[in-house]
Amino acid sequence: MPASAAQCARQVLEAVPLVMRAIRREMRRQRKPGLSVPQFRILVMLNRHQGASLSEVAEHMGLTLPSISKMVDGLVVRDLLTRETDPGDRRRLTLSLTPAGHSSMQTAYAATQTYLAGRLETLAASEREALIQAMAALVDIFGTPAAGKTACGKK
Amino acid sequence: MPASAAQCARQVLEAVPLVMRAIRREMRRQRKPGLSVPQFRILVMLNRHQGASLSEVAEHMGLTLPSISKMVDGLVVRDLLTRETDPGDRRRLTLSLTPAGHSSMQTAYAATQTYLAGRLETLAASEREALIQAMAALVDIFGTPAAGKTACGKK
DNA sequence: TATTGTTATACTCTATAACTATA
DNA sequence: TATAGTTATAGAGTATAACAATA
Repeated sequence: MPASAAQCARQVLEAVPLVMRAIRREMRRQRKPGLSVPQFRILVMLNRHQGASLSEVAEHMGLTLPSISKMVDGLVVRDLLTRETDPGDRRRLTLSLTPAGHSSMQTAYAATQTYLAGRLETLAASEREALIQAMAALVDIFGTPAAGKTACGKK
Repeated sequence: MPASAAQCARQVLEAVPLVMRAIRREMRRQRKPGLSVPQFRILVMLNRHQGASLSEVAEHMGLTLPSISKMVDGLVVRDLLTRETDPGDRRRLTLSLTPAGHSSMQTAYAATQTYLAGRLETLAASEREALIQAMAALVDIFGTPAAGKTACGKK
């Protein structure tokens, strides 16, 4: 029994904030003010679900409506996405990437990914394998906010 | 050649923000206002380096002096740490955990670690192995802000 | 009445610029 | 002059509470 869930948790708790900080700094560092991580995530989400509503974005990101509303404001002002009323249900919004938004997202993604790849280059093949497997497992577990949200119960 | 650094980077970029969000929410969720992740990290750092100066904390966390100064303000007000002038060099501060600070840190750590362990419990043994190995590698790479900071060059 | 979003307000994190105090 | 910290200011991310509009 080599690794308990508790040990895994301790390791995750040590490593993840370090990596996150590096990602944040790298994204912010890019010219053209650059995107914050949450902004970037909104763009990525909209790229996968064109025309999503504000509620859907909030749900997907695990944030409140006012938070998303304000962030969307900023992205609309920067012409990275459009915010239109859904004709079928006038309460709902339809959010879509603009071409500029799509390109910003791609650029930010590529730059950050390149930066990370550079930092990860020293890893041995076996470590890369382990990393891929571990990240996939983490996405499985933490990628579904609706699942075991602890505080919100099972609805 | 199973996993390129680029693939690793993509996986990290997908997984890490998800996990980070979960950690943040869990820490914030704890009663007694609870600690933010940066506050928690300051307490952990001081636990390992009792009596560190503000500059040392800033260096260790990769943040600026004003940022740390303000966060320390809040922690001092909450009686989680003490801020004293170093008698040997009156410009320097000596930061130390109070008993309350130590206990807050322990509590936050235990609760978050328990939460994560619960989420990670479904992992197979091999996945846990991979996770441990991967996290250790990430700490190696991203745990030394002085190293390859990209923007700041080499010293 | 219930749902979707926005506005108002507040707090934390973070940075840069300008300052004070000590060395 | 150089170093350690603080203050002033600003902007992003986040939340809760109160509101408006639509269904």
